[in-house]
Amino acid sequence: MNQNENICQHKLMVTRDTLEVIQGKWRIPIIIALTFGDKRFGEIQKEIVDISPKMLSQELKALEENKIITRTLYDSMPVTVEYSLTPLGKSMKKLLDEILNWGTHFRKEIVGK
Amino acid sequence: MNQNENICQHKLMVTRDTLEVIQGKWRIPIIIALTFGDKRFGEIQKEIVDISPKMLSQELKALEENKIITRTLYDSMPVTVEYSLTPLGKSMKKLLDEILNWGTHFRKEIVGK
DNA sequence: CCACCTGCTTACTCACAGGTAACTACTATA
DNA sequence: TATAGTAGTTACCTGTGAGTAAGCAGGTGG
Repeated sequence: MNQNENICQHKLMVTRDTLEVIQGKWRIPIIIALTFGDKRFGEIQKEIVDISPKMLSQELKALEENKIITRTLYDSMPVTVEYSLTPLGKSMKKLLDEILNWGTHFRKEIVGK
Repeated sequence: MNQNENICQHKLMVTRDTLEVIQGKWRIPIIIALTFGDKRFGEIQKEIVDISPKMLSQELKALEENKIITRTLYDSMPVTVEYSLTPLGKSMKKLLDEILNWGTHFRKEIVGK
């Protein structure tokens, strides 16, 4: 019982860490888009239909600060910027898969009925 | 390429479904607390230290509406109310595990350094 | 010299998530 | 009569997540 409480407290702490990184409407979608390969600003914006340049820029910065993605500037013409997942970002694959799995299950159970 | 885009669009749609259910600071913590067994209002509040009764009440209602938990009232004295996970709620176990796994990994990589 | 492309930034606005504090309803027990 | 325990509710406030619209910087093509 006391054991269980400690385990629960620990889980809640670790959960807060994860949630701080993935909170919000846009971060998970952005990460998913990048699992399909490196992408430029405009490409991500095209893929995530409803996102505004402001939100995209803001969330990309946050993800970079959390070491989930990297930003690489190429001095081609016109200048292009490529975003890609870091190893830490790639380590979210299983988590993303489970979000998708559960979302699919949820659709069948609720949205589908 | 076109194939990839369609897959990406589909993933983004399913992701939005999941995110709508688990968004916010409190829902995942509440669900985790309930994976340790059915709990009363006061017990959840004690476990999730910082949550106010207002937020707890509000989020429990939302989770009930999404069929993730059930609310059972016992006319004991004083009246007690027990919350428990539905099968749909229990089906989130793998997702929760991955949140914990990744959170632990993240701590080691970032918070730990 | 003007429009157009990429990748943003800035200003303004609003809704809502979330926090605080006090209060309610019901019952039992002292 | 009053205190305590359960499970909330209500009113009020604030910060910030997010949307809209417009502009900027640096270079290219016509």
